[in-house]
Amino acid sequence: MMRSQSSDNVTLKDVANAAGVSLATASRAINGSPDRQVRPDLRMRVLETAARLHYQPNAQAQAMARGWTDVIGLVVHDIADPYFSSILSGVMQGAESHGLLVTVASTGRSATKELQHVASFRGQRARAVILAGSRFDDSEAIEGLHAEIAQLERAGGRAAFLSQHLLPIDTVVVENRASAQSLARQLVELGYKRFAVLAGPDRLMTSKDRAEGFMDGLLAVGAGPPVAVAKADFSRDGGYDGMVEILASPDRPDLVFAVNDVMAVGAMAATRDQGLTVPQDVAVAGFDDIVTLRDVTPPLTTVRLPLVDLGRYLVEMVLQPREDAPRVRRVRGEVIIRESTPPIR
Amino acid sequence: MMRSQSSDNVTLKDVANAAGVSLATASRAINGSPDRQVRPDLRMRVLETAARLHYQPNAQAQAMARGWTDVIGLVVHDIADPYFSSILSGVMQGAESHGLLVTVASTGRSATKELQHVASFRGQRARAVILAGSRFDDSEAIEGLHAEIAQLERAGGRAAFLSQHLLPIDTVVVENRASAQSLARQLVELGYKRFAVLAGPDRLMTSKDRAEGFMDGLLAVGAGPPVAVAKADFSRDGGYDGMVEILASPDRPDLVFAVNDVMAVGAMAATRDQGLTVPQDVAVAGFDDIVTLRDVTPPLTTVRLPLVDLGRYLVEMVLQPREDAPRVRRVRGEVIIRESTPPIR
DNA sequence: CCTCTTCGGGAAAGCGCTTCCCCAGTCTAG
DNA sequence: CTAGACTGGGGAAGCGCTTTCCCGAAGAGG
Repeated sequence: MMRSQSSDNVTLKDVANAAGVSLATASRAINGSPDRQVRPDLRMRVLETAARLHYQPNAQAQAMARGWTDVIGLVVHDIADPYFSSILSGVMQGAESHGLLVTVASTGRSATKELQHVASFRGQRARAVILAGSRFDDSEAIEGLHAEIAQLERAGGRAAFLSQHLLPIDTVVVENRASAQSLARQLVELGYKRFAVLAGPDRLMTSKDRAEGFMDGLLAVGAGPPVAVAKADFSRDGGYDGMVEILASPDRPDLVFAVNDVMAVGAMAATRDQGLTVPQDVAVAGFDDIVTLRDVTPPLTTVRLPLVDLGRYLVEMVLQPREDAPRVRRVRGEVIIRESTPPIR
Repeated sequence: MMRSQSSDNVTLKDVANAAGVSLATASRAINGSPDRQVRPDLRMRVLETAARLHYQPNAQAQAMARGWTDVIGLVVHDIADPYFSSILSGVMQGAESHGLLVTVASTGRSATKELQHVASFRGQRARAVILAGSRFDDSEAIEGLHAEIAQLERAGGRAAFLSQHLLPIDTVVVENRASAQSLARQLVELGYKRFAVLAGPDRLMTSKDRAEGFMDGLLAVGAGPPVAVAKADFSRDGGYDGMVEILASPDRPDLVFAVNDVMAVGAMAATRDQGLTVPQDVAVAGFDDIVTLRDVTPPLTTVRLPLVDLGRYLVEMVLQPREDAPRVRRVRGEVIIRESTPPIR
């Protein structure tokens, strides 16, 4: 009818004709159908012809005929953030081992965009969609997401979440709260007394959980509440700005906990720029244990999350056949004390 | 015929029926066809029905009918490397502004896999494919890639390269050689005399160009050739190992140039672990100016590449209509001297 | 008042596959 | 030797869209 493209692309029909077999046989020879054998000599002839013509099946057409595609959709907040690129890396490893492709979409931390991307992946008939960005503390957004995912599953798709288990969907739960609590406990043991928390925006549950978990941890071991809590952007520059704010306050903490490593690095830079030293003047701790950041000086105390593995778990999970109850896999971070928080005295 | 999936998904036909119009009209109402107007009241009715039913067009079916998709394929060597995730970030920005999706594939620095991924994107009928990984110094691989891309273009697809301009294809050329040369020159001016080069594997042209450019630069200003050249993996750990090797040699350089920042950071770590200090005992310089690495201490002298912008340029380029001659856009890095290479004396 | 356009709705033809269904040819068994 | 059971090839339906083509209705022109 239309075909505006200048495409003289080779199709399965061309292969079949050139090999002197029917379309059906060519298809079966190339993909090995379950119900029917193709005589070896015919199969060979088809395969050779296909290779000779550089035949590449049209994935869209296959998807239409089969009803599903070979792509996994991944939704992240910001792919330039090493947290997400590590997860992507794991997702790609998992996908690769199943012969799948991964399509990435980023939300810029907007719940609306997240929803749009999920809808778009539904349109793409993605085999599965993985939502790796932290949930938002916004019940309306969650409701919308729930509805969208219901549609997706009705259409035969699958979904999995990372971080918070808020909907009846397969989830890899990162125990941000408990992990931050352990960190707080260990830091108190090291002798720290006056804490500040450098948090991200409240609507991001990951930030909230880490900050609150940390404070809970302080209380649990009888340490006082933080002397300061700054809220800033969930980025290096946010960490920088928040730290400037914290250092400007009259009573300076002896340790600042930033809710992620990227912010912690910003905080350390701010400290240096104010003429102070980490950890002599203020100690700093982060969260995530981002690989690229392991060589900052002083080495950062943090909570290690197996980010690449998380990506792989998510793929495995979302590729399993559905079960009655949603699966939940809990991952606890491992506290890693380094030189940015030496024992006091 | 089959439809094994339990899909009771809503299709355009459902929308048309529910709205009491024909399939054709529903299609035109939703996508606004070029040749025919739809009466406003009908359009409204269709649009409302579609929204009410949560209709999401099947992208595969649209792709089949239209002959092209809304996805851009991006091929990188290793997405966990911040070099590539920055580029991906730019590509995603560019794609987003055109309403496109991006699918990522990674090669693990294998030419064979690169070729497979391009073929796979051809099968996906990707609107365009961007090859962001450095070319390999392997004429056979290049030949294969050329053939594959010819097929891709015959099928109506488009392709663009980053880094080296080796094939008659739109390319964003990174002037690795010239930039490394400038770096060498400036370093000599700072007073350095005894250089070592920490290179990646030879078969990666990016590594080769940077290393050779640097050496050319040394010669051009009358400095002697490097006292050592180590070849190592193109990663943080590669940088570490290569540095250990360099430091073990009897005559120690006063400056080590690592062909990328990630290796440079590994090199600095190795230096520290040997009980030496940067820059007092050895100065270190890198290449790329990776954002996440800007806060290492001492701050790294490097060559800044606008990585995110490169991603955007590539998208713009590959979305332009074809021209007779392939477009080439050259990008020169900017030398940034920081404290890892202070002036000597 | 009739013919010539223009407008816009609907039927139907594909797009490139997979798989169902029919069928001829072979085997096996009675 | 013939009926029943298998094999495996090929025709054709159908996946969900877009767009061409046909057509009746409404408006313009004489």
